[in-house]
Amino acid sequence: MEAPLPRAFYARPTEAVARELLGKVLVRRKGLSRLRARIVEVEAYLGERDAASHARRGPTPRAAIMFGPPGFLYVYLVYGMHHCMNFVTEADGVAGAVLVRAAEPLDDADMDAGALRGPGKLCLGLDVTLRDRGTDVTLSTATLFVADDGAARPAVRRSPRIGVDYAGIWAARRLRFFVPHNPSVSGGVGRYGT
DNA sequence: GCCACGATAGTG
DNA sequence: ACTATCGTGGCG
Repeated sequence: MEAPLPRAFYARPTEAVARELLGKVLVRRKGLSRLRARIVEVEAYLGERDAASHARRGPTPRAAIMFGPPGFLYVYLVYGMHHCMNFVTEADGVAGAVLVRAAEPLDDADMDAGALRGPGKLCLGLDVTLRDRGTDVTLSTATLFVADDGAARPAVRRSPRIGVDYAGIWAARRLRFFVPHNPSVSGGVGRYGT
């Protein structure tokens, strides 16, 4: 079976982690079964200086986990209805996280290419909720983790992040990474789809 | 304590 | 373009 990526993978600059998460396999254990999906779209959220990051106001109760050790799951609720999942990056004490925005379902007949397209639907499809906050995704016992299945490194394209227009200069930074022409990548409101 | 406001997605 | 819906954090 595929082993979870080690903490060292996450303990690096957030942009590098984001880029390299593309093509990796998201593994979700659900009781006896497991759901696998290839990551095709992510966004990097840097530390306190990043005006689009939840870390911008310092280690508040919600964002404190972003300042903690890498390799943990940061889940939050947006618009009162959608969950978003992130992996904490950088060294302990340095804020950073990668938002997973879309994944391509692997060997699951019940899911079409769009089932995990967009951060909200991704969490819905994988049943990730606030209860999953703080999961250590480097443990072999984790119910959610990322693995490398040896697939070739995909092509990577980048664009500004989605839905952070309020962030001034940071809204323009190209911190979204995605696999071009992949049907599971979110349209990004049409502008930066492929 | 309050209250305005989203790292969204589906519909019109 | 509109809005459902609730946890978070700024403010007093």
